[in-house]
Amino acid sequence: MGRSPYCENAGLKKGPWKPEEDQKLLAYIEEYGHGSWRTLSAKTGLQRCGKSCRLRWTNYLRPDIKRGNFSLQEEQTIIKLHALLGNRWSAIRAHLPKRTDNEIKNHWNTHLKKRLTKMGIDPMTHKPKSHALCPSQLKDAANLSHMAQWENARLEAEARLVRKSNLHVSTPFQTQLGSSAAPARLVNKDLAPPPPPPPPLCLDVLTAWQGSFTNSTSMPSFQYNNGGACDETMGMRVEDHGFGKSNKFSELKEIIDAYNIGEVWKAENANVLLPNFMEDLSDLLFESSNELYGNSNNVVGISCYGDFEENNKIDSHWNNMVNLVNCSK
DNA sequence: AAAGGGGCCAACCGCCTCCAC
DNA sequence: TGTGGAGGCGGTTGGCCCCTT
Repeated sequence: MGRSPYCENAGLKKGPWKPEEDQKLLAYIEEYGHGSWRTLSAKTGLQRCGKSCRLRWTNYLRPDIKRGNFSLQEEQTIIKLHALLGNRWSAIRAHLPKRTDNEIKNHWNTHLKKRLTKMGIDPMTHKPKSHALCPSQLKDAANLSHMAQWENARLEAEARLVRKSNLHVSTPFQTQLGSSAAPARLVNKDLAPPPPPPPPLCLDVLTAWQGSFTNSTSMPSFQYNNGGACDETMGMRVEDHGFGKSNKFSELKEIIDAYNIGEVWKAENANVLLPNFMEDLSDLLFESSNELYGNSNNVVGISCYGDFEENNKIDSHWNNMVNLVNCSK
């Protein structure tokens, strides 16, 4: 297939946006939302291609963007997630909802990568460059590998959920970026106003890492929680967003039992089993939410919880590393 | 004061996936 | 089932700004 050039009409403008162009784009999106970016660029009278308009909106004009310096916590999050996910900026962005992937990528390339290098840490592997790994580091590496598998499975499941949902609607100033890493096709301004944006699905690898690990082979265990109260046990809990009222609850228990998820985590073929598990789980959650609330994807979620005090000990490798990096600023 | 160099970041490029037809 | 359009994503670039000499 022949590639279409970025801006196929030679007459289209490139380069930095002028304030009046921003105003035109903003005014249009405030009134109509954004549907087809190509159509939008034509309707606004902007001599810009649709792709350029989309980029300007998502990276700069969106009102929910946090600009300026990255906080310590944000930097720690980026470093940890980069260790888990690599250069998957959109996935990392999902954990820093007010930042754009471009901004995170720039910050990594211009600041964090150099800081790690200075510290003698390979920014790609997140391991010390000149030292053999000690046993505890090997354990951490094993954890990271499993967590990465889990996060990949989670992202795929999220994407599947969004794809299956027909909730492809946005209002002005509402985009897909804040709620999920999954793609979303937008928009029809003539439809009724959509419900508030869904809370992010949170089978959250970062929170799990911070809050739920006790040793190198323990995967946070799933709990069937039918009522909502959170006990002191470490693990993950399928949140009751009405799930307990659904007759799908017994099916959920069956799925979790069938996969014996606590053991799957340790299995050699976890990379195969986990995505299958997530697929079955997301299918069930999707069906359940439809059953209870009609066609909507904002009512189911998976959350994690744990004994944070105890688990703070676990994180020592990463915390030490991050602290070192911060001290070297 | 001017020139050179490096850092930063907004924007672009090209590849990929998804989806409608 | 194949094709093409549209949007998403990650890598790269180019120009502005600041610092140093």
